[in-house]
Amino acid sequence: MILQTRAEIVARADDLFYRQGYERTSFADIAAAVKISRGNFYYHFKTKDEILDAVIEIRAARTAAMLDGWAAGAKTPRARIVAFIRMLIDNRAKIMLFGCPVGTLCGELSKLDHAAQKGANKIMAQFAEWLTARFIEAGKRKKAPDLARHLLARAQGASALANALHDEKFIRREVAAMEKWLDGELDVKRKKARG
Amino acid sequence: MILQTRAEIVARADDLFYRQGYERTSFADIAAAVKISRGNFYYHFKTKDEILDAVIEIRAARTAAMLDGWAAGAKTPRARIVAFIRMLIDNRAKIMLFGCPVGTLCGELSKLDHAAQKGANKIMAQFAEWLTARFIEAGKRKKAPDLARHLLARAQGASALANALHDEKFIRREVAAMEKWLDGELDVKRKKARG
DNA sequence: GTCTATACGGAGATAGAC
DNA sequence: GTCTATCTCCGTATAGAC
Repeated sequence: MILQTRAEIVARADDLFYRQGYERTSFADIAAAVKISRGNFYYHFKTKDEILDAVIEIRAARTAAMLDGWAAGAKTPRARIVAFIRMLIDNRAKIMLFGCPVGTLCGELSKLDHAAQKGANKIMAQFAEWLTARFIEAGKRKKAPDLARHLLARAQGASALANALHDEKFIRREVAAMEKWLDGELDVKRKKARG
Repeated sequence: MILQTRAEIVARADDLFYRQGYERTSFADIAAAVKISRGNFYYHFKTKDEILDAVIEIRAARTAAMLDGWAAGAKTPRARIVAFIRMLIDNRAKIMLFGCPVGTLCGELSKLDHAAQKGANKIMAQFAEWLTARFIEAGKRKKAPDLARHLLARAQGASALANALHDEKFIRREVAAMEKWLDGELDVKRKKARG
């Protein structure tokens, strides 16, 4: 079936682009992962750039779904933002090996000066906009965009450094520091921890 | 002269690796920049990896010199750390186009699973160790390594996001926030600004 | 839809003239 | 030391059989 194979190609390419980078990943790599011939490839995608576009599209959709899930699954603005922060802990193993999927793709496409750069940066913006909405919910209307981008940068920095230093405890410390910062910004009185 | 050509190759490769990434930069690119033939190349370096090693070596030396300069040029621990933070402003144009030279190289080599990864990560560690020493100078012996890595992560995050969002004002806000954080950690009483 | 075979360019790398 | 010529491999991409 065409849709299954196409979806399989995108899924495998998505994974390989994350682990190896876009430039490094060849058609042969993807074909081997999907277990189809290189030739068959071109029935589904005319160029490598088209695969990248499809990967970015699916990543954007997955990101939107994840953000919706966090918004629906937590009851307070603070808890929703904490869900974002804790993503670093949930994904710590992969982050230490390959960095943040969003950040590293943006970085690579920036160097390649690739046409898909815009699409990748848009995923980064999805997070910024979602966080902005959460800070507005929390009553920080005026500072919301700045708070959102600040927190996003902290998460990016923690990912980058955890990847370079291979230090899991560092991720945990940064997550704790982000939550402490969050409580300060949201005027939350806390003694120990708070969900 | 051999040393001049070799040094020229390393300098051009250094620049191209920063702008385009290591993988993307070909011998032809470097040869064109140096204005020598591709063949001549192999008199100076046997493989592309050797050039990368040389580039990392020169970057490490340049970093050490820069850090020494900051340590010598500023009189207080705080002023030295501020010199580190302000590097983001000094290099903001390039950072917005190509990201942080250290962070992006570490990220790329991590994905390539390249042998030179260690060397690149060592440059990141140079910053961490230098900052640690400065926080110890400032009397924060116990927390120094954590404070150093936290600040380094903030700088990495600011670079990554400035690159993705192409927002110069964001860099300035992050730098101001880092300096405010620094004063809080060093127990500095401040009204406005302080060198 | 999927395959094999193949074209074609560009990559890293080598040989040998000057 | 620097050059030109060339090798080989691997990348993307195409043609056409099944």
